[in-house]
Amino acid sequence: MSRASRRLPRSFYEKDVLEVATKLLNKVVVSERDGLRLAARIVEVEAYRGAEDEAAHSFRGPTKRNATMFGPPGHWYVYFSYGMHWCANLVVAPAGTPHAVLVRAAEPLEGFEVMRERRPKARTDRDLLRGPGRFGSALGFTGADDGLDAVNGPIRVVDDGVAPPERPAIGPRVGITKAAEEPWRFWVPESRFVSATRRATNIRPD
DNA sequence: TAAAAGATCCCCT
DNA sequence: GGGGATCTTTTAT
Repeated sequence: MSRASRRLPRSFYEKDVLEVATKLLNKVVVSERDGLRLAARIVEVEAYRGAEDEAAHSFRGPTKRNATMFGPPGHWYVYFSYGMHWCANLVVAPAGTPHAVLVRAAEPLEGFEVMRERRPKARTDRDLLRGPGRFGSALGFTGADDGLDAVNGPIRVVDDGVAPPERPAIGPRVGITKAAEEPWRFWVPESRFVSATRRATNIRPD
């Protein structure tokens, strides 16, 4: 990244999950470990709203899997999906309020070689991180990363000066059956790195 | 103890 | 557009 970047403070994650989700758009995930530096810009997310959201893993209370969601904000909640993929969320709201934002797609910025090695099926760089399982794979997330601190840990979220879209595209979440009508998926409308194949149901009025 | 569902991806038609 | 891969977690018996 050519511009100066700064870490997001933990307070960034303490607001309403829908607001945090839209503000995470265009933020950058930076992973520095094993002597590798990877970076990717978040272009698509989904909000999961804890006890009020039947589609959230945390809806029925804490379990071994979802424990991180009940912890403090600004940490990675990583879970194993469909027997083969690792998906990564950012925990939102104070400890005890199990809200989270799933990262669904990102634009690769740094570490192309490593990402291509980890994603041999990707025909083009557009497909490296386009989808939550692909994002987890390209960035090297595994179950060992569940609970990692996204503020001070090896995989951080930073602001490199690119503002979130003024009017993010909004639509229903993907791959769920409960609360499937809630328009809690947000993406950067002009980005070609989004996984979205469905059109937006509306555009945010502010 | 068993069965079903699951915040997905990939290949085939 | 549809189905298989693959296995953990959750829910039902």
